[in-house]
Amino acid sequence: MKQKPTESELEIMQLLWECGPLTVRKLNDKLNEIRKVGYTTTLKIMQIMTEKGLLIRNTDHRSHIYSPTLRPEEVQNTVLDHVIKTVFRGNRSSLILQALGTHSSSPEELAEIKALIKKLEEK
Amino acid sequence: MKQKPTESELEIMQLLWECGPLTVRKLNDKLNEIRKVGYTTTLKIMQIMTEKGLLIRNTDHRSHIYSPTLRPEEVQNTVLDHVIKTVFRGNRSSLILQALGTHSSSPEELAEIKALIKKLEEK
DNA sequence: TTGTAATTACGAAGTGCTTCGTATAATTTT
DNA sequence: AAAATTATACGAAGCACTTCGTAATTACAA
Repeated sequence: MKQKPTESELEIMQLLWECGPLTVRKLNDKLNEIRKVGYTTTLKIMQIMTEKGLLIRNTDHRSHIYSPTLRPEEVQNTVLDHVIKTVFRGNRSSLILQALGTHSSSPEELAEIKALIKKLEEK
Repeated sequence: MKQKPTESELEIMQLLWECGPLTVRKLNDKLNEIRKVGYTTTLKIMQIMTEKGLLIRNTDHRSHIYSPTLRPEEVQNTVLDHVIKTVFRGNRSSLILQALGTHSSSPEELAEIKALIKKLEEK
């Protein structure tokens, strides 16, 4: 995964990750629960995503069934790396501190993070 | 700060944050240490940024002097919020864990983060 | 003052993404 | 089998951002 996906592409990936493989019709229905989009618009973007290798599709039947080729964490990492590089001048811990500090975190979140740090320190 | 800045806009803000207020000429010189850009390209973008309210300029003299209207943390937060919402489905701690876990962090970074967590827990 | 250099202003082309209309093909219904 | 429905494919327009050429303006120097 080199290139970070566009907003629309991300939106589609999210739905596929959540719902599993879908036809354009089904995906567009889901999408329209969130915002108004035309069917052929969704179709077009999914076709382009397929060209780019972001999706694969099963064309055995008339209605093609699309699946994402990437896992959420892969895309999340690509985006994170990009943000760290462009917005935080390459300083990853600066991003983490910002994310931690700005909003108030719940005790559960903090505990979770502490646990991970402990794990990392043990290596 | 509602709208997240474009890549070019961010690049210019970064330089202004780093160097302080600059003329288009000076900023474009700095920019060209990184990548090739034409003078009028930089000018145009800075003019648009001024229209958008991302920069202000002092026009007392012929060469206008541009300053950012936002502080780095403000823009960083805007971008972070956007990423959390679109890429991490609103789950902030998921972003933090991802940023922490994927790359190996130095002991100094971990210490820094632990210190912040302690601070947050005390409240 | 006239000419040269530097600056801003403006317009328009280029690019990538999004959006949609329409054509074509496959399937289902009557 | 004909008509209606549903799907894909394709082309083009619209939009935002980027890029640059050129004109107009200002400052400075000969």
